[in-house]
Amino acid sequence: MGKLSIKMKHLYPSMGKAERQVADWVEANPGKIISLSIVELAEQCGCSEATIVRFSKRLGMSGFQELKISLAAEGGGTPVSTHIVSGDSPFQIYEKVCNDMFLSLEKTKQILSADALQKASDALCGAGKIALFGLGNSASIAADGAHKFLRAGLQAVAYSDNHMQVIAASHLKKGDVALAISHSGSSKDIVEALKLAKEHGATTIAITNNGKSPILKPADIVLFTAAEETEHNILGLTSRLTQLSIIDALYFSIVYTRSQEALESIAETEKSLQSKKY
Amino acid sequence: MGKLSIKMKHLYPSMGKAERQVADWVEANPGKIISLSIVELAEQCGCSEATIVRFSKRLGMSGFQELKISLAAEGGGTPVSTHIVSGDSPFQIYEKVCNDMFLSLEKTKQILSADALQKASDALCGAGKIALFGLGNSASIAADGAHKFLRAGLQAVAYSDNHMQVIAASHLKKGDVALAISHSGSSKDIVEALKLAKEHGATTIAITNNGKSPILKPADIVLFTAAEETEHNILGLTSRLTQLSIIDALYFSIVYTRSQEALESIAETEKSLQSKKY
DNA sequence: CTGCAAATGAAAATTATTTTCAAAATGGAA
DNA sequence: TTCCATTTTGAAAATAATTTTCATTTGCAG
Repeated sequence: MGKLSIKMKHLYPSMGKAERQVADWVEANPGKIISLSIVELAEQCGCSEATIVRFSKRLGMSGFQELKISLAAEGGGTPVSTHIVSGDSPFQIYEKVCNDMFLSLEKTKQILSADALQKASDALCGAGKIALFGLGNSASIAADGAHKFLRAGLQAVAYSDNHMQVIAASHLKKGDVALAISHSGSSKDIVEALKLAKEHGATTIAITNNGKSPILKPADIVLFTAAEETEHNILGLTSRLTQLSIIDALYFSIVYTRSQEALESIAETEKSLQSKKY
Repeated sequence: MGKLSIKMKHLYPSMGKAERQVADWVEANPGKIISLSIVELAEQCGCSEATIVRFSKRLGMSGFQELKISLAAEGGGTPVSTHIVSGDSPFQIYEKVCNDMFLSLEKTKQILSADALQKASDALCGAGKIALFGLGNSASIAADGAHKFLRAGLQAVAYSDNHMQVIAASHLKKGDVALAISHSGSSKDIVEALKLAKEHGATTIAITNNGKSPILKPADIVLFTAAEETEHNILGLTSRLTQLSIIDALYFSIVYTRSQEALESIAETEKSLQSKKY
């Protein structure tokens, strides 16, 4: 409920009959107003256009135009549809799939902790060995992450076999990093592997969508995704997408951090060489 | 980083000089536009009102009015940046990675043929066997597609080995479908496999980013992606993302077309995975 | 250079919004 | 109730904003 709704309620007693009709309609049809002209709205409310203008001015606006803008800015915006219905054309489905992706990324951006991301990046940059764990849908993300980190010059390996995960985890030690990816955060094997990694002294990072899952306990750093939980997200589409977006960001963070380090290292070397010169 | 900024960036190359001036001004003065009339904006941009209207329509709005409302709904609109620079925090990098994804998806939506998508969906729904071909980066997408189509109750197998691809292709027959995924569209082995599949009577589908590539010839149906070609797209991030979005849309098309059967199949699979969780 | 197609701006046409003003409703006092 | 003052309202005029049309310009391939 925006500021305008509150104002409307507050000023309701001071309105006349016609203006109240407007207030009622606006309250009953949130967001709909922004796509109507003053004439259409007047018709909807059963009053004259002049009344609409007066109503707008009562709310502190300069006119109807400004009211519409204000309402739109408050979030009465056009809702993006992600709901696929029987009868949608493949292209319509494509659009909705995209919308789903948009929303998930946007939402993830909202809840992702900048601090956790920074910590994860730091841990990875300074890591000895990096082990990535993922099963099922998340296995490909783990593999993708390993591939990228490797390219960035880190020692990263992905394990998508639960036996291998346990073995790899038990061989980690202080200074190493274990990165587990699990949408639900409750995949038994993954939680087990991360726990083991932590016990052996590795820094543990989890990428998960679930704020209340067993994986949070053994994780030093948690990166939350916010995949849209629509009825048709069973296969974890958006979940994978958001996981991927985080992996990518980490990859670039690593690349840019390390290049920075490399530059400093070069400068350092130069400086220490200065003393050797006249 | 609203959708409109992204769209604006995407459509910028297709604009004329005057329209670009509008785009530039809007980008440079985020949020300011909503308090201006079309006449004032035209003056600011040094163009005619007609150009403003054309600009609005290019962005998919019905006119200037709607553009203002949409911009207001987006909350002013910070300009989109995808250019990662040294010194960006991991979170800033994350935002830029997301923007890159947004842009690629938006662009793909623009160029993807609704007709081709429909045809592809139809072919897959009525297919006997489905063979998916991908190499390198695209291999994982092919595997993903096979996984989904399988879940939807279709007989799909992915081949990421060029020998196996040829063998599989030669075993296809009329009524079967071969789906090749290749960003460049010029991977010899993939083109060969698709050609072979076509020769054996299968319906052939290609997903590619390249409008002038050898893969177009043996393909009955072509689905174009439009991955952003930014300086940091070396690993084919966005290419994979857009391919994935198409696969997803196809998957849902199939699911909804064959709804009853497929939904049951999904439920069955889910049930059998439950035992793997806490 | 020439002709064509795309892009543009001026002005006309349309539409939306605001103001004005007279009529209708409201409400208190005789 | 009836009257008058006040408020509220809608019709229509006035204004402003937006959209469309169309002639002109621009850019470009042949």
